[in-house]
Amino acid sequence: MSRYEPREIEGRWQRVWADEETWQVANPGQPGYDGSKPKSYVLEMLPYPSGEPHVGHLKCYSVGDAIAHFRRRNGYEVIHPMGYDSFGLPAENNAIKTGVPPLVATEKSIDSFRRQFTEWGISIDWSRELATHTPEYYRWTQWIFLQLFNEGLAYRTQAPVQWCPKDATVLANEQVVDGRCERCGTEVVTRNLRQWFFRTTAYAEQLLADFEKLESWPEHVITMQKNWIGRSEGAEVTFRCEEAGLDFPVFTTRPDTLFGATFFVIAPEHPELEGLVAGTGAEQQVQEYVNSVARESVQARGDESRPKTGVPLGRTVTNPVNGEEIPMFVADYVLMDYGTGAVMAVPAHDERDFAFAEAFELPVRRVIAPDPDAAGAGGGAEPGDDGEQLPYTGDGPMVDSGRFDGLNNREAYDRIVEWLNEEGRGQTSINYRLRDWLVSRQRYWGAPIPIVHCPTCGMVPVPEDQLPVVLPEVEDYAPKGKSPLEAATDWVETDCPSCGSVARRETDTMDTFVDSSWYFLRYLDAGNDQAAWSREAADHWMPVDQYIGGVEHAILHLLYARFFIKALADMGHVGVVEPFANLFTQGMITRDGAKMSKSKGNTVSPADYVARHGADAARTYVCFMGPPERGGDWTDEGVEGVHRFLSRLWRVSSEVAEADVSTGASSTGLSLPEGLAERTTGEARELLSKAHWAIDKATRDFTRGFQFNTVIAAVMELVNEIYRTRDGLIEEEDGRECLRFAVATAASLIQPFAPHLASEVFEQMTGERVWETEWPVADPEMLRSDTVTIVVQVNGKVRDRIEVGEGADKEEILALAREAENVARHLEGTETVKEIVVPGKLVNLVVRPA
RNA sequence: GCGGCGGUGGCGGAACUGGUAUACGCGAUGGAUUCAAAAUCCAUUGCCCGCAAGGGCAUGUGGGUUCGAUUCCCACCCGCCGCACCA
Repeated sequence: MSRYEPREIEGRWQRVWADEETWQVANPGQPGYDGSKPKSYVLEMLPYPSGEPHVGHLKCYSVGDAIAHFRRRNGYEVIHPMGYDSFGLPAENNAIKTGVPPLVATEKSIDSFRRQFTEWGISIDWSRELATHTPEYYRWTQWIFLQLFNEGLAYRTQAPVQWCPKDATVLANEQVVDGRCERCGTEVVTRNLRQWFFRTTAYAEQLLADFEKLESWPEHVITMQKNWIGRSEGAEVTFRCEEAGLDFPVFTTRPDTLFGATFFVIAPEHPELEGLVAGTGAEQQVQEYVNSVARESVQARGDESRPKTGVPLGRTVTNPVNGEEIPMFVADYVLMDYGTGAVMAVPAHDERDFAFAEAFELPVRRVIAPDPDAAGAGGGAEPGDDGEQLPYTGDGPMVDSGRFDGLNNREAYDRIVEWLNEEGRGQTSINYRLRDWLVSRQRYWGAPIPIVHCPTCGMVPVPEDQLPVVLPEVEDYAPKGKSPLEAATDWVETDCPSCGSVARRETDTMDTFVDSSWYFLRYLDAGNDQAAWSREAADHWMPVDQYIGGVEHAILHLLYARFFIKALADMGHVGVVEPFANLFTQGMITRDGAKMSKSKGNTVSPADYVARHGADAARTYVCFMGPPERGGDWTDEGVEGVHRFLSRLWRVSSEVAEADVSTGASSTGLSLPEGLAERTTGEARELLSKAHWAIDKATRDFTRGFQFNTVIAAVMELVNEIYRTRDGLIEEEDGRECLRFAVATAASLIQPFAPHLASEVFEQMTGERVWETEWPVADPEMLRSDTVTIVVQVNGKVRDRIEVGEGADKEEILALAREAENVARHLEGTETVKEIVVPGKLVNLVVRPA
């Protein structure tokens, strides 16, 4: 008998699937469209093609493919496409280092990714393949930009932005992690520049509200997004500076503490700052402070543990609730890009204001007394040590607050807001941490922003029929603080689409997250050269029924894609408001407990393992390591173990096939000859039972949160049972039929993970194509067994086991239990207090000494 | 500091609604096969006592509820991830 040769088997089936375009599906109205089945859109996150795929990709696509296969075999018309997120900085940085143009390196990587995905046997509809760097794709990225521009959702403005000195480009807030550039780790600085933004804040409320509409997303991803959007309810209150004649609105979540405001702070970037200090004598000191803050890294400024700094402005504002004049300061703990860039400071009830007041020796006025109901616990204060309890952020009765004294602060909150409203000095207000999405980049390898700057007409969108604005070729990709596209003079100089006079193209390119915010729509109508997609195609396939990817995209990508779909829905281009109905986030694979990285030299190349043990083993292994949503540590022994299991299945299949040939028996599909199931006994019956048990277990665990590790374990158990019974069964015909059924069942159940081997074995056993068969259904008759084992406990400790007939009643079970040898011993000299019988499971006799 | 997730054999992990803790895999040990090895097959494998029958102890720690707790409740310890001057 020959050996299990995965490479041979895998190549053969991959050719069949490619030649027959097995995984291709048609849109409504196209030839081959099957309207009788419900649709299912299974999608893994778009890979960024760089070098070769790594194990993270292997896991993601193995998990996604298993789901796709399972859905197909459960009667769904599954769309399962693939593409590449092929614009982006790494290819460009590589070009600067090596001189290889981004286009060349990118297309080489794409070829490698495509080849490996094929070698892994992922069931992809290749007719829908896309790459975001191609003009055929980014034409429509630009088209969407223009739709947003026309709606006022894309705009250009001067703003303080986060600048990465190394990459020489601006970054979105989301791309700054701990004050450092997410990509290169360089400390980020702030600069004031004209940049393009998408108005994500316009959808803040809907982005929050529509979590309701999702079917199943991991709770922690929703929490992370909620925190990111950061909705807070409060009030906007206006403080007036009479001397300067300026009004300063502030946002506060604690209007109940208004009477406790003892000073007022504005951000160093506040636009009114200069005018405010003019003529106070503090100008120079303020200017120096503002400059020193500007030099600080974003990282340092965000450190809440460092001492509070600031400068008094020599001005006061009037507290609208009590007419008090309170001093103004500039301090960097107030941020310009949250709220209004100014705060009323209530040191008695806010930790930051308290710290500042201590540093500057400012008065602290308590306006909420400790909660009398919470005496002793936390906020409660002993009489006399009031002062030590500050700052106090809990609830309690109002004090020192005029006519609100005595009210509970929660109630005072509403009353004060009401009063502000009547007086026209404030109103309720909702604030978000979420800011607009900065999309322009001063880099080369991205989609050009389709705008022309005309001296007479201003910003003019490129007409849709002139799209795409093709990315020109340049010699030098190195960033110089402005886009490398500036060098393409022939391209930059153009005619104004509106008046025809000489104009300049916008030279910034788009953030690559723009490309990946809509690709799932392009798949639905990938060949369309008249539109980005047809509304019919989108209506048919959307939303994505199952989205799969890493948690690292929990905020950025998912939030942007959600924003896009909402904007597109409002413009009538799609009919859904959420792109991904169900989200599954896979855990990270480590090696020796550490994150894989080239610098550590602990990377695992999937290609090596595919060459050595086959794609089926590699795929099955990543699904077997543990629950897929959790991480796992890659071990060579683990892959070998799975390879061994697949070999065992293959070997026993060959044995059964050969035994059949020698007796001239024929295949009968995944079913048994008439009456065979009923007449089998002994090992044959046990084997059939095990097969049905495996079907039942695999089906349940598959549907219960994709617990692939236990699905695979169930098939392993079935294969072990086949080996246990095979010697006794293979010699006679009924036994062989049972073996054939069990082997074919194992192949059928392992197919979502090891599709090549499964196809080979299933064909050997039944002559049929496993991917064309329905997912098996367990026969409840075969799950039952005539006798059950019942555990007998005495005082909660297992003392023996008994075999009883399936229908045995309580009395019968108890009688047998008491007779069991070891139980009887423990019952000696006792009297029974209580008898607990759980049918089919256990008996517990509660006794005490007589 | 706030929020989330997790702690089970030598290791990765199982245990559905409270009912046989340790499925499955790895590793280890022994045996069969072989001239030999690899591969394969079979058996054993939580810890402790015992020749055995059997007994005791074990799911991070300490309590509680229950006939019975890995599972439910309370308090604590440890690890990982996210957020963090957001007014």
